[in-house]
Amino acid sequence: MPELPEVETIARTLRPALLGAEISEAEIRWARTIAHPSLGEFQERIRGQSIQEVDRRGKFLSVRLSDGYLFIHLRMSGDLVLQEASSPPGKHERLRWRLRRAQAGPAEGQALVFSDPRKFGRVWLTEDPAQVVGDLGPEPLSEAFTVAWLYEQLRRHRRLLKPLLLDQTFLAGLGNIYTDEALYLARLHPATPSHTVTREQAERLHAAIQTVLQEGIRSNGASIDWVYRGGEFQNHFRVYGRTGQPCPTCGALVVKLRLGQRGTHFCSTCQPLREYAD
DNA sequence: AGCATTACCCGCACGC
DNA sequence: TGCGTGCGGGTAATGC
Repeated sequence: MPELPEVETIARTLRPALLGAEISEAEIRWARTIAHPSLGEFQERIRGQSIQEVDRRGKFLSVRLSDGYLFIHLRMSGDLVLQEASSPPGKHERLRWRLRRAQAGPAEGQALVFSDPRKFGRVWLTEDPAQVVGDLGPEPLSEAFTVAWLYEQLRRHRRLLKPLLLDQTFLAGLGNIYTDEALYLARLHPATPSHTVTREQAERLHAAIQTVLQEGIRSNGASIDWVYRGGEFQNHFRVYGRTGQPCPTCGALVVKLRLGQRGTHFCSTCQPLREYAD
């Protein structure tokens, strides 16, 4: 369920309990969860490492360890929660890290549990972050993401806006929900060819991307389908998942089409394919 | 050659 | 019961 705001929320929630804790053991229940290195090496190398930092890069949760980095990608249905180390494994539990502290602290007797019904989520352990996140585009909430950069990049590519914004090597962190929401706020049709975007449109898109991501973070992310994690941004969707319901701006019905294999929601009145000067 | 696009795939749960 | 759908992205094939 995680896009940038959801992963950000998870990182913020877990950070206090994880910082300073030591990973005493990794218990792997679904082997393919480990993307790198091999199973045995993963278990061997993570044992005894302490957690120095809990952060996010794009949709990856990044955990800096005393020796290396742990990257976790939740893909479609993954979730991370702290549980009692002695708790029985849930139906979809894939990986469990037992935690330990030198002195009694928030993580005492706890375990970090990765559950994932669809088994798409993956975990990496590496000394070189670039090996995992090296190809990601800029962070949309960082200073590197400027109107000038976005405008230039949109003009240089020749792709439809929606698939381009979903491309993590273009920009890191946007997923299907926030892309639809951002294009709506920017009043841009999802199938607009990127190189036809004007400077003014790029300005709107830049602002819209930052707005929807900040809204999502402020709402602690979105909880949709059968995965509920406390976020409530799903109650503020303007177009995503609102096919056939009125557009909040003009009242026309939200329509849905398929773009780049993804369901795409928008208002054909507010987001015309071409913008006519009048 | 080098992009970009498309199709397909991967487990599972859910709604209709 | 069966079928379509999906908060993601990797790969392979195809198109420009």
